[in-house]
Amino acid sequence: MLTLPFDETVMTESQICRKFPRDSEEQKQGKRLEICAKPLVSHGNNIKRSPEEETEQEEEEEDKEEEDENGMPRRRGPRKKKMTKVRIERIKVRRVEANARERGRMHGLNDALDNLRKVVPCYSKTQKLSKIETLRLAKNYIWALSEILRIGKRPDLLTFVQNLCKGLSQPTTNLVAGCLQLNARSFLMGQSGETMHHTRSPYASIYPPYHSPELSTPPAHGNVDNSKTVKPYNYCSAYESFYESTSPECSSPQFESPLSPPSMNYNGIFSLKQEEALDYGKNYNYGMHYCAMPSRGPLGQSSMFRLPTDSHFPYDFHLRSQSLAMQDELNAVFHN
DNA sequence: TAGGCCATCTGGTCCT
DNA sequence: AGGACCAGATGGCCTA
Repeated sequence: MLTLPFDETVMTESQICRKFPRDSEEQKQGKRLEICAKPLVSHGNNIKRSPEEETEQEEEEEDKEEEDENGMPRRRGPRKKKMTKVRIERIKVRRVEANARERGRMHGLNDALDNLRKVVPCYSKTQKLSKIETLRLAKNYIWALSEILRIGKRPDLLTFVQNLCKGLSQPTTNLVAGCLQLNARSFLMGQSGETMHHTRSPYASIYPPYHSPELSTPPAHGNVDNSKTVKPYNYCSAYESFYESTSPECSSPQFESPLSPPSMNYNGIFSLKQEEALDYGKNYNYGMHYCAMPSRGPLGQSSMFRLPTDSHFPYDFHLRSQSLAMQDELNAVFHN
């Protein structure tokens, strides 16, 4: 709906196109500006010549007038420039160009956010974290890595997850927790056989790609059967299985750790799906190579994980003998 | 249908 | 003057 005043002949630039409904995307930009500009050039009472006759030179002459719109001598304050056709055209072009620049600027910002998504835990092309969650997770991730450097040893997984998930939404918390569980499990498998490979990225040494045989087969192209790709296991069960005691975190169904945000829930309400190999390993060998994926909805909360009966899952997986090497690795990352 | 997230447009402000 | 940056407004899309 057009709400601009039609009876005002003289308008400042700031009055142009102030608020009007947006009827579509940029293709209609021109149309909108045209609609907005029409009354300014064709409904004036003070316009003595047709707009077509006006030129840039005439516009400049008008600017030199010494009387305001009421015929009174102009005394002070900024001059109000009449909106001639030339000026309107110029404004239109400037606005269109500014919109294009702004779009490009926002695209650049989004590209940077995408790059950030790739280097924080739980990167997935198919299920992107929201902008705000990406920023929060990145902040937590930086802080958690800084803590590792400061303390000089690998944290236990629970603490690490708690630190990562501070302030995150419940779905994102579940997603991150799911990612870290898988990779911690892989970490343990790597430890049991041989020492860690220090030539690898420090991120990979902390969260190496998950190579569970159960998940090693990439999903077929096309339809993905979640019932086959979901590999549930329960965080608390794993804890109890390893420590042969009841996890303090799991004593109540809705345990909330003192270190965790109020919404923190470690009962494993998430599901997992193997990402396509192409999404990983290309550029980000230090990232999360397997991600929690929803079985329903974007950040699914509908399936409960259960630990396979033969699995063991220790929270505390740090190796003191590796702390110095790990510090070197992390330093290398931060200084590259 | 409400709410979250997002892209885009827009005008204001600051800086060069 | 013009570009960068910012925040508010708006409407579309998606999901619970």
